[in-house]
Amino acid sequence: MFSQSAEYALRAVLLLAESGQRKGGRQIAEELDVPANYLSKILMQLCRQGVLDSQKGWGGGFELAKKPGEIRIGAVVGPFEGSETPRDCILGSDRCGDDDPCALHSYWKQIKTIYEMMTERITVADLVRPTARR
Amino acid sequence: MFSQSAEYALRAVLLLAESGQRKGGRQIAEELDVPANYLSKILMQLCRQGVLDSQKGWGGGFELAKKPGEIRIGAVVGPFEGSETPRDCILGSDRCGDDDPCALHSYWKQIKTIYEMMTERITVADLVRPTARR
DNA sequence: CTTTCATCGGATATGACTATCCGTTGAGTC
DNA sequence: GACTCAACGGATAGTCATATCCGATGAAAG
Repeated sequence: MFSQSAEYALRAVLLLAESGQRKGGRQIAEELDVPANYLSKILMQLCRQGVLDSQKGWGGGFELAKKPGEIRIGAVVGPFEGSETPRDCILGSDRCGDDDPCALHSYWKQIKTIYEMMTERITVADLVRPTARR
Repeated sequence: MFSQSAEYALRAVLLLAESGQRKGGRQIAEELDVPANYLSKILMQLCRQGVLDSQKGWGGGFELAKKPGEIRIGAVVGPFEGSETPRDCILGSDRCGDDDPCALHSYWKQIKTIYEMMTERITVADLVRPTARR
């Protein structure tokens, strides 16, 4: 469901939220065991989206730009989802709609609803483990 | 969620179930408005999976290999999903499990459950419209 | 047997996503 | 100011899903 990039982004943001401090891109990649150079571009993208702040030079790195409770999951994974966001009908046709649903439509609508809950209601703060924070 | 190929496969099978008769690959592609040559390979794959039967030569084409009620949705879309099938954890890590779930885990598990219901419980017969059949 | 039709299936092209490499820039240390 | 560190960002390569083209094969019609 999430693209590889979106998954990396979410895990990186979670790591930063748990540590609560600035971390270098290379260190994040090592802790997550993901490609460093690839993750680098993802982190930069998150900076452009306003999710992260970056600091160059000695002692630099990335940190959350807002409080964890103000960062929705959708803001983290959204830039890496392209058009993978659930469509109206899983068959992508004009066959079914809310007024005249096919048998798959009801199932699909449930999935869409849960997905939207995940991306729009849940924040990074909700995902941080009690053992690490709060 | 479904790949493009899986969507084509499902729509083609639905079309065949509704018509109840053999149809040529080119005709199916035209009625669904999808690439004919691409769909051709999908239909062939469905034959190898035992979902469809094919007949070569004049008057040939594709038809369902079983009754619509005996064809689960998973059997149609499964061969085209690769590893897009929902994994245990949406983050793909060993961080969370049923015993120690993260906040996303519960949402993800719901989506997985509904998805499995769709692919394992629903059959082609359930999707055929009342207007066309039954 | 020749023609026609449609499945079969190899070869190839395209684009997006993923991934790697490396030079540049800016910031702090010495 | 020279050095070092780490974020920037362009260039490139591999992989996979998607898509197209076209010849080979098999079957029915004439």
